[in-house]
Amino acid sequence: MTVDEPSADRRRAVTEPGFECWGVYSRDCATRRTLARIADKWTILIVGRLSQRACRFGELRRSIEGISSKVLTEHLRDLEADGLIFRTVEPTSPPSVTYELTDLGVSLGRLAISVKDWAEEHADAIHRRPT
Amino acid sequence: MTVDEPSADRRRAVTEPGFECWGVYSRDCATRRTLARIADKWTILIVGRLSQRACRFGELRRSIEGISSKVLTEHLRDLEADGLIFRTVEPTSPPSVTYELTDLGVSLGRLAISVKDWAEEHADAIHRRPT
DNA sequence: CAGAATCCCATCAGATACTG
DNA sequence: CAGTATCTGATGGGATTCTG
Repeated sequence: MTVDEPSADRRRAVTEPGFECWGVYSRDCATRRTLARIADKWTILIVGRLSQRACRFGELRRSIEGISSKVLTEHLRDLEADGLIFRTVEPTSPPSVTYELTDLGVSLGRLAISVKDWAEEHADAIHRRPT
Repeated sequence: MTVDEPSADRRRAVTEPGFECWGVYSRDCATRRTLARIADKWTILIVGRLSQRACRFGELRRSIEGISSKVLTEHLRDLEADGLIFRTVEPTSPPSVTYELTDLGVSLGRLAISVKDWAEEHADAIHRRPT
């Protein structure tokens, strides 16, 4: 909210009158990239899990059916770089690594749960032709 | 909510104890597919726009910077097939086509706005290394 | 256990051209 | 205006193998 306040001239970049232009609807705005990052199936699932409780890598992987180590690792790295989660390494043998949401992550977690809930509540209403 | 109620045995498909198994976390559950559909950048942007007001094709395309006719068309077709939007054709010349949210779409629209808002409010907090 | 490293392919999506 | 058609390059993501 105290973000990157849209300056008057950025608002004027303009596409359609009546629609704001700063923000996710602007092609090169940082907010568009942020949107692309969070509007992602795996991100929603991972953050949703972590908003239930902190998890270890293996727990996370097994609890999200169908995700591969590779994809999970990539997303965890991105989420970490974005300050949404943090990693704690227990230097035992074998090593134990725990992932946990940051405050920002908790905030996203609430959203992730909303998305998850919507999908589960409305999946039946969505009939897809069998391709 | 009256969806595809998780039967007792489906709950037991089990991955990690303590986590429910029916739903988006299950690999082949319909809810997972629904999640994948709505956890999509373009879908969020399109439904977000349409939740402001009904739009014509060209309006939509111009108001969502960077989307191509092809991608827009594909997403609109999918959203229509899923019962989230409906298409109205004015048989004028040149033709005028209007897209509008269904009730289900309006429901998704609220979610889309939440996602959009989150991205715009927190984009500054997300520092990405310049790749 | 928690990854890193490869290989490889299917799908997504951008650009371009054409049409009723 | 509202698309369709085609081509192609990027890349997301699965499978497999290996390691500290």
